[in-house]
Amino acid sequence: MYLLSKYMGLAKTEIFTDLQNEIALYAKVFGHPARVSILQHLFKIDTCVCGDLVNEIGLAQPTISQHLKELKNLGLIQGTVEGTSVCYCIHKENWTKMKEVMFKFLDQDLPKADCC
Amino acid sequence: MYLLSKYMGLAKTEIFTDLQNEIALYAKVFGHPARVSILQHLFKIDTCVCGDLVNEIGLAQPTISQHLKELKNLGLIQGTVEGTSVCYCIHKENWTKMKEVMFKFLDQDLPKADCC
DNA sequence: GATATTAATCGTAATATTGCAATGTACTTA
DNA sequence: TAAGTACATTGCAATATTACGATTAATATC
Repeated sequence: MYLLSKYMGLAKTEIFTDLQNEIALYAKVFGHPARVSILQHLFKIDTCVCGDLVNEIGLAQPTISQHLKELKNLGLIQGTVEGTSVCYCIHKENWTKMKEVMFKFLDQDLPKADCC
Repeated sequence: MYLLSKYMGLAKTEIFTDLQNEIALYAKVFGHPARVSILQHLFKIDTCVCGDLVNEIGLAQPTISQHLKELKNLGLIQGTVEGTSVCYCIHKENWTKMKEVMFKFLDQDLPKADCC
């Protein structure tokens, strides 16, 4: 009968805690290898990257632009216009905040006993 | 013209490194609050959970079952049949392996300089 | 064996994500 | 001002994900 069809394909975020949704949002943005690649590159070059991300990663310019937008929306990177190009780098403060949230989630104490 | 339409909506995993794809796979499974919630519950009760996950989280039984399957497919949890119910717990060894991979990614050294 | 309980699977509907061509916008330079 | 460069946005096609009703499978209990 599908009375609740308005929800299908859409996460029911309202039944979860803010923290659970926050963790999921961060994780989701890391859930694509292109975004992982972009972030690794930003860490590797240890400064802003201006323009060469499209060459670095083998995806079309609009695709890269879209991935950058998602990272920027979450606040994990920042971009500044530099002439005709845009320079991107890790948003250090927000990255650290994200790291604390994710570490706390990933680093919980494992159960002592072998239960099953 | 969309000659490469076979790729659309599908991540082009082949152009990324194994590590990038591995990080993305782990992150993706954490990218839904229901799975975050399931894992938090497994950590919290500090032993196996047998059966009450559907009551604990407000989603239908097939939905929970599906999320559990994804966690199991990645090896992060394990389940053993116990009568008519199934008991789940964190797969400690695999969780630790995952943690190492994710920590290495999240904990990279931030650039010293404020670049942009 | 019949019935109840629990969880997995199937089928399906709806939304989300991915990717890129085409286009738009902003700035630079000739 | 015209042309070029770099990036964002739009539009759209294809696949992926989420959710749940219905059903199935397996075990337990009567």
